[in-house]
Amino acid sequence: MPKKVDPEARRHEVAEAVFRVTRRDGLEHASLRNVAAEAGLAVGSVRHYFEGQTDIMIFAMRHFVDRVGARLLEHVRDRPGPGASADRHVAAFEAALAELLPLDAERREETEVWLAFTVSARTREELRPYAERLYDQTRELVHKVLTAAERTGVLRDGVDADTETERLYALVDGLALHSVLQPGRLDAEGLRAALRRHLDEIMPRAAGR
Amino acid sequence: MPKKVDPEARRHEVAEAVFRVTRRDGLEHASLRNVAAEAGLAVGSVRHYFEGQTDIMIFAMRHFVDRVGARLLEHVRDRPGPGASADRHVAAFEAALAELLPLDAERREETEVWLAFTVSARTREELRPYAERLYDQTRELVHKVLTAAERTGVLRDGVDADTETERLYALVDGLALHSVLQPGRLDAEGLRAALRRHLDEIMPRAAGR
DNA sequence: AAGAATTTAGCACGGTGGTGCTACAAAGGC
DNA sequence: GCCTTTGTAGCACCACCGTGCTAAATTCTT
Repeated sequence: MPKKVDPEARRHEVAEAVFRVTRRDGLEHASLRNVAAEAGLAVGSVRHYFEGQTDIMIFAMRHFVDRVGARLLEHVRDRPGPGASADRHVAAFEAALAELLPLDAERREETEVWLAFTVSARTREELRPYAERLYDQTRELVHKVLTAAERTGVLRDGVDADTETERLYALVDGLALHSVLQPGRLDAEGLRAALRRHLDEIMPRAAGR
Repeated sequence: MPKKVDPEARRHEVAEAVFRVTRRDGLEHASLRNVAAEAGLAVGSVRHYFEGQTDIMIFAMRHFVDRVGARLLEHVRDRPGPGASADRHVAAFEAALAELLPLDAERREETEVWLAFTVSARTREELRPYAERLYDQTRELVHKVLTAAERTGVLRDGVDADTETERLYALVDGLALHSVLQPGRLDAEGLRAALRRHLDEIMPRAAGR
């Protein structure tokens, strides 16, 4: 039995091809034929690893959600020790949230894919479970940051972590949305400034203004 | 010459059909055939009023942008007189911004269409000019609200209208995005709460907490 | 070497899409 | 009454899509 290829690796390659086509031409062009061409494979080959086109989409989105989720977990782990200064803690929180913004090429591409898939999931029920998982896990990160801030004592008095979660989460996704849809009007600097402004508001720093 | 029908009115009807199909099945299903069926017309009839399918999309999006723009202008007009109390001014600002949120069925439908079209415009250059106009005119509204707040003196000290524009705009669009994509997790009350919380922060009220 | 499982490749069908083109009905001007 | 303009309708063509199916190449096991 020729096990030259790792089936799961092949599927990942196909998923990556789906992402490239989606970024370049939109999700509606991610047909079996276009994806196969993008991956440098024959249509029949691609079909060997998937049940059908819908299966490809589901796999691609699940792969995406897993990947993003894993990356977010990483950045939650490495935070400063309990003895660190308040400003240092705030900086770590800012870094964790910045992970959700398209500040570099990689995360910009990721954001483009995220947008295409989550929006498509509104009218494609087979994708909705994954869109919901992505929503929940991202919200969870934001919530974790805010509760950690609360626990660390850097959250301003009268500011409640639970209440703030949706506001901060919406802000971050709104910034990501604007940056991806209007790259000429909102660059990385603008993103950083808006996020920093928001954090300055709810987590006042000593050194800051 | 039988001028039974007003051609522009017919085009508007077709555009409305495009919106309904888009909301229900997604923009990718807004084909000539589907749209004609949705409008209760024959394909040939629809084609009589448009150059082609692309023309339909362009017209629909332009129509949408114009309509939203007109509605926003209305709500900018009716603000309290210069003698009104500060809290009354803030309430008017909040009402203007609430116009951008999917708080009722009509604006929810509008938001769904907005999302489908603006996202699609990222990879469809013929739609991009209208997406940019929509972005600009909405941003303009947010900016107007903030400068008016600054002029009225209700903006907190140290808060700059220009700097705040992108943050508030992103927050509003982020809320709209979340509410439309995850209707089960963010309802109208949540939207209102987040917006109010933000305004409380940058435009502190006397009566409020 | 032989056989079997895996992988790659492609044909052909039915369905849907946009569009060029034609045919016909309706209605006002001469 | 006739003709021209405007609206309605539909056929036919080609392109693209997903998919059932078949066939061939590849490579490990025995």
